[in-house]
This record gives sequence, C-alpha cells and structure tokens, in this order.
Amino acid sequence: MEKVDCIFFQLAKAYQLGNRFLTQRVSELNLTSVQAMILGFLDHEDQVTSSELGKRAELDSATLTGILDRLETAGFIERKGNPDDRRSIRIHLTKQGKVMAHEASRVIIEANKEFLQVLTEEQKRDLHGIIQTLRQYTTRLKTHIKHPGRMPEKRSNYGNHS
Amino acid sequence: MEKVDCIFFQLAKAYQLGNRFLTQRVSELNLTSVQAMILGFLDHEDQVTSSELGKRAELDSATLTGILDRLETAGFIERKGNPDDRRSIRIHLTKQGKVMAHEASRVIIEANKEFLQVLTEEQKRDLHGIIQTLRQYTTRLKTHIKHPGRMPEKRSNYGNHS
DNA sequence: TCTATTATACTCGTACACAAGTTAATTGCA
DNA sequence: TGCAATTAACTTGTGTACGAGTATAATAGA
Repeated sequence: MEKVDCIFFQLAKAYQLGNRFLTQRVSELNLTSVQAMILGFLDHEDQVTSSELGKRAELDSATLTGILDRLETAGFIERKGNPDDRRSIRIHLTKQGKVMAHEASRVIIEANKEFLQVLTEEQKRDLHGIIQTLRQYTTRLKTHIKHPGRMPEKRSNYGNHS
Repeated sequence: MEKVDCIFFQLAKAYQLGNRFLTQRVSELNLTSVQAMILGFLDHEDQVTSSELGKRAELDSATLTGILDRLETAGFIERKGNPDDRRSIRIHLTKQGKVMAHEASRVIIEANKEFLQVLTEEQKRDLHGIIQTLRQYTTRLKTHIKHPGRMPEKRSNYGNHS
C-alpha cells in the first residue's frame, strides 16, 4: 500500500495542509484555526449553550471546554449561568469578542476562497459531494457520539463503594 | 459562511472521520492509527533513518520522535546508531515488530477498502486528483518543511557560548 | 585548517481530539 | 412523590501536530 493510495494518509495530509494554511491566515489575529472557527460560529449566532455550540461545531465537550477556556482568558467570550437550567451555561461574545469574531469570519472566508482557487468549479462541487457522502454513510460505522446502550455488562457491584 | 461551505471545516471533519475509523480498526492490534501507518511504512522498507522516515511519512521531527518512542517502548522497533554518520540513527523492526507491521499493513488495506466503499470508482479518482492538486499547489504557500535559507538574520553571536 | 553553516535527532511548550469518568441539575416514570 | 436515568459541563490522561530551540556531528568555504 503506497501512501498515495491510502485514504487515511491523504485525508490527514489534506487536513493538515488546510489547517496550516488557515492557521497562518488567522495568526495575524493571534488566533488558532479552531478558535477562529468557533468565533465564526458565534459571530453567526451568539448566546448559545456549550452543548449547542458543540453540536454545531461537531466538537467533543472536552475539546470545546479547552477552547472556550482560552477564548475566555483572551477576553473574547464570557460564560454566564442559565437560570432556566442551572447545569448549562450561555456563551456570549464580549465587546472585543464581537469585533474579533467578525474579523475571524472575514479572514476565514478570504482564506477559503484562496485555498480553493486551484480547483475548478467542478472539482469544488465534486469534493463537496464526496465529503458529504463519506460523512453521511461512514458516520454510522463508528461515530464519536456515545453509544447509549451496549456497555460491557456491569451488573451487581456497580457503584459498590464499601 | 456556513460550515458546509468551509473547506477547512469539511477537511477537518473528513479527516477526523477517517481517523476514528482507522483507529477503531487497528485498536484490535493495540495500535493508534498513526502508529499503524508508521509500522506500515517500515513494513515496506526497514532500516531507515529517522529523517528519511519523517520525509516519507511527512511528519515533523518532533512528532516522529514521540511516535518512535512509543513504538520502541512497545517493543516494535529499535533505534541503532549509525557509524557512518554519528548524528543519525537507524530504525529497524524487532521480531515482533515485523509481525505487527505486517498485520498493520493488512488492517490498513482492509480498512481503506471498507472506508471507500460508499464512493463510486469515479468519485475515488476525483478525490484522489483533487487532493493531489491541493497538495501540489498549496504546499508552496506555506509548507511545514523548514526553509533552508531565509532565516531571520542571525550573524555574529550564533553559537557564542561564553 | 578552521570556522561558519547545515543536518540529525532531540526536548519543551501549546493546542486539539477523544475516551473515560465526575458532579450537579433535570427529567421521566413507576 | 421518589428514585433512576439522563443531561450539561467539566476534569483527567494519552496521543498527535507543530513551532521553537538545543546539542552534536558533518561539511563547505575562506
């Protein structure tokens, strides 16, 4: 198996290429690529809960917590408690966070165009369709979403702390 | 910018999807996806230097060092000094490393086929071509390969250890 | 020859991805 | 109503990506 024929290798390198590209573009804003994308989501809609944002960004809650920590430390977002559901939080952009989110969106759109400019319109459509197909079909085989049932059978002494 | 139209987002999720898929397949060997691929490279050609392997796997030397550490700890490879060039090392598979490398190759090939089975032959060719195009053209804009020249001008006191 | 440069492999620090597990709050159901 | 199951957010630990910097060895040029 040559690496050229290995889809996992090729996807990894394509991702890394895109990620380095975007990372460089947003580095002028002192953001990472992921932070910029999260701000982009928030630019589109503010005041969401962490789990809602996680669903949209398709991020693990552990990963998202870390990203939000850094965005909060940087002063771009704030976490606010939700009186309606005291488990959840609301994420909202600060004043400078709004400015930064708007800038991030702009840079991402720009980078997107530039990154794809080597492809023909047909190739762009093809790539879009192929990724959609892969994601739709393959997600069922192994998702990152927790399986609700089918745990490896613990019965009696579960939670037995004596 | 909807996330569907963001190539960076789509590439990231496609990669993560493939990576989770392969990770699950090679987990029966107690390997990570990257470890399996490195063993796959070594299955193809043994006794290479770290930098040579890094070039083939297109990995940063810092990243590769860590991966080799874990493969060495697991007993699959050994690092041997090279008398011809005392800076470099030779990586070679141990006895059980050879077995594992062969198994890893097998599982990767199998997983590759299964992962791509939802695509038509034409889509596979398209995807291949698109990724090649992106990687060839875009690599020039920002590579992870060190620029040999053009360092930010250090002159006199380089290596001045007094 | 001797010094500046380059190459090899390494360490360190930061950021993500993700599995697993925790705590507290909410919901569902008998 | 009361308890089990679920949910929200977080923590912990491991692995990977990568920028930056280090020590040692090899090499090229004056």
